[in-house]
Amino acid sequence: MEAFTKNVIKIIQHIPSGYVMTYGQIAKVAGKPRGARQVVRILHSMSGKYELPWHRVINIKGEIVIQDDEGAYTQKALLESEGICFRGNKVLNLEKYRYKPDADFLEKELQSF
DNA sequence: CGTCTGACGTGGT
DNA sequence: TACCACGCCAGAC
Repeated sequence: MEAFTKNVIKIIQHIPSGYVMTYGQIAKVAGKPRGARQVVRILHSMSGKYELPWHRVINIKGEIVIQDDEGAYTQKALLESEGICFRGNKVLNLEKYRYKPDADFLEKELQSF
């Protein structure tokens, strides 16, 4: 498996309850500043094979953008249960809930390439 | 091979 | 704030 893919999985698993990250932010931290769409792809292919808090990943506007209605409802419910408030499908105070991995984690857990 | 497609992001209006 | 056009890039076909 590619280093980038491993990094993405580790980063998502590292997001604490009650926090979120954006697709682009994860891609950047994992080593591909323009890899947001790859993060999307990885989520699609891996969400069933690993224990991933996929619901904590949203777009840069703070919106839930899942196509499937039931999936979107599930994601919103999970985030609300962790204390995050919404207006429609949009997270309020995205910057307040945005998780920023610390340098120590990045250095020890992620593969550089 | 070329083309199309996204659970995206940025910049312009 | 909202919408649009465009850049992006790996898979599917």
